[in-house]
Amino acid sequence: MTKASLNKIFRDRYGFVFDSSVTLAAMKKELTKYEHMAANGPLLAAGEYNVSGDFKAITTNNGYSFFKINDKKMTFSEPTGLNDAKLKAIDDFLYKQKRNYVQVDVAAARNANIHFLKIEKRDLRQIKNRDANAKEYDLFKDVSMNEGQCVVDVIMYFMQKHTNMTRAQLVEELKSCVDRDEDSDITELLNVINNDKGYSINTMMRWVATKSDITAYVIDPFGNTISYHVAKTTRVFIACLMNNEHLYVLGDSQKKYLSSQKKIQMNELTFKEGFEDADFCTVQNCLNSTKKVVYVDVNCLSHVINEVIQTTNMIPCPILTHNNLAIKFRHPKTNQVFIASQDYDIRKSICDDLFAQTKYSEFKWNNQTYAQIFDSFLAYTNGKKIIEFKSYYSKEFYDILQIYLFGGYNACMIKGTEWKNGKLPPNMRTFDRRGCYTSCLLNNLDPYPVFSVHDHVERLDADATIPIGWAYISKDAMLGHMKFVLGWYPSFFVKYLIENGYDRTNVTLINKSSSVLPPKFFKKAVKNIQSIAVGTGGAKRIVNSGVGAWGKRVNKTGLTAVTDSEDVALAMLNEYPDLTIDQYSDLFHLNRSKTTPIMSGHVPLRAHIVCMGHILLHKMTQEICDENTIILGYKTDSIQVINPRKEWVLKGCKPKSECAIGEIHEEENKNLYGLHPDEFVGIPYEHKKREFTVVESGLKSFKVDAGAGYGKSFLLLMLYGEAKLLNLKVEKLAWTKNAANNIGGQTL
DNA sequence: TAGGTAACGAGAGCGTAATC
DNA sequence: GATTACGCTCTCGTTACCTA
Repeated sequence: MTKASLNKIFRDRYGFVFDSSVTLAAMKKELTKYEHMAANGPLLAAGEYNVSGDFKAITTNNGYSFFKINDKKMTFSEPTGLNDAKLKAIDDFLYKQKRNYVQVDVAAARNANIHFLKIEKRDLRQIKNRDANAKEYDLFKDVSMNEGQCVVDVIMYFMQKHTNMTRAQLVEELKSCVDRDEDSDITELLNVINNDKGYSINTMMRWVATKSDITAYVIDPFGNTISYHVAKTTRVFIACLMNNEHLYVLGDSQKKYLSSQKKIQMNELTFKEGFEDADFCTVQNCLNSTKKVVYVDVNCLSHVINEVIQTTNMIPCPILTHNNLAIKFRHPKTNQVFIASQDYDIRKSICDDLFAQTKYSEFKWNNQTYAQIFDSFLAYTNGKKIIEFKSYYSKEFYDILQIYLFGGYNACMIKGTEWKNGKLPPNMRTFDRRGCYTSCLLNNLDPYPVFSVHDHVERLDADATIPIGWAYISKDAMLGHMKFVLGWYPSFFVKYLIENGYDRTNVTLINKSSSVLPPKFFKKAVKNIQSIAVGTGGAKRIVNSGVGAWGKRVNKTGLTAVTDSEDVALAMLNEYPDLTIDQYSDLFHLNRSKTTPIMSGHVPLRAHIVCMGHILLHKMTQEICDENTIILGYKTDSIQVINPRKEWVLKGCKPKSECAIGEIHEEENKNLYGLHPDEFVGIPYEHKKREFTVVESGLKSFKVDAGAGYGKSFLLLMLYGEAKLLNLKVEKLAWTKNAANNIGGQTL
């Protein structure tokens, strides 16, 4: 087809011709597009359009369109200029196109909470934690001597202690136990036919059943029983762990627990802190250490574990985790226990100093975290009771804490990115407040609210005084140039907003605290921290971490098992609904983490301090800025400006080292980041509660995360209906019967 | 001109570093 | 310890260029 013939077609059908500079390929492409339009209605111009809900349509300039279905509705809001008829045409077109391009292979619901899983190859997460009450777990012995014959090897390992059975005898007996009709293990059958000696767990268990005095347990990588047989009188106890298409032998210490609990005891074998044969290493040299216990200056041992697997070809099992961090494991060859312990040497020297000065037992070195040292200071100053004086939250208030997070006030007052990424105005000045959290704790005059489960959200009358607790502001508030989006804030902060012009009638709800903690408790403890030497920067680390820890809302604990077998990984996925899999090169890391909400704690302390920080920042703005000042940004406790107030410049600033806690000084380090306050968006309380998020989306699979009652089942039904409407083949599947029943589907 | 490949760029995800 | 922003890296899709 030549240019001339194409131009003829265009002139005849569409009333125009192309310029000679347009290539033949481009003309063909255009023809395809126009033919497509003639057959299917108008095509969108290249670009991306937002439609209602999460539905997204993307057209490319080669005439193809791709779609993501997240919502049933498909009304366009962009681009402008489309009239109803065009919208209707596009709408119809989308429906048609979706039939052509959308493929929903299998919508697999993994459990009752509707959790679409997408397993991707990605590196292990770097994880954090320094809470390390060291625990030890048994090493699983590898007794394999012959390739592919671990069943025989394991049985012989246990039998040799009690009987004179020969290997040849055992193999003969095992061979007779192979189920040739039903056994699905074809490899095993072939092995037997070829007179090889590889046998499956099933065969082993059938063999055990023929004996009157042998008890056998086989456990999975997480230590739970896969298969077991208990003899009437046990003379031989076979216990082994299956992983990597291989069997590992369990030690005697695990057997007793295994027979009573149907699982092995992974967390109970502890040893005392302060173990003499211990070493502290960096992550680079930890594997060279010869000590029995190795503390590693790293928050997560994942990389060490991978190094161990690479060098030894053995996999430690299991690996203890906390907050999804691999914190402890035992070296499979050397038996050394590795414990993640960041800043070990710094914390140790602080504790040693403190114990020498105070003789207070809580300061005795026990691998404490900074946060624990802070708590010890509180106990040292006020008695232990203050640590136990906790808030207990109602479910409602716990939700508020989860939804309305508190962080320092960060904002870039200039829209766009011109002054970000290292490019800064040359005359920008940064003023910072030294030791912000510390000064807040020292200077606070408002009592800290302490909640009980009986404190619920109540309506607040327009003329009532605001009691101590947390209040809800139903419209955004401004403090000078700082914008605070609608949400829940401590009462003292809301009062400050009102004093600075916020409309009191917008404060509509209150969660009143039933008791309070006097400010002096923390003031005294912080003074103590300052007066007792804790090394360079020690006080700051202790106070900041301590305040952070008082904001803790969930506990996360878990286990990680590593396997090189995809079959084992999938089997475990089937077995444990809460399992996530990370693939690291050819290894599968199976993570089981359990998040437990902490319904008691001290969260209001942290939020209180953060809000005090907001007020200090507002006061700092008033102090430093006048009508000539241009505010560039805010950063928790600092402000970036051009042309600060003249008298402030004349007065000058003391260097940071000479400043007292809470004093303002000029900061050398300058940077600028954050959103413009106009871009801060708050979501009303009533709406936020009902929101759910689509975490991963794509044509083939995606994952929906949301709490109970957030509408996951509804979404699934919508999707199902949508797919049916499009004549797609779709099944609702789940791993377990209960889960399948919940969604009206079938088991896999 | 067709087919293949390198280069490029946008976007997303994740890890790191920094704040207190 | 909680939170945030930045930037690196990977992926995917498009474009530019080279060769037969």
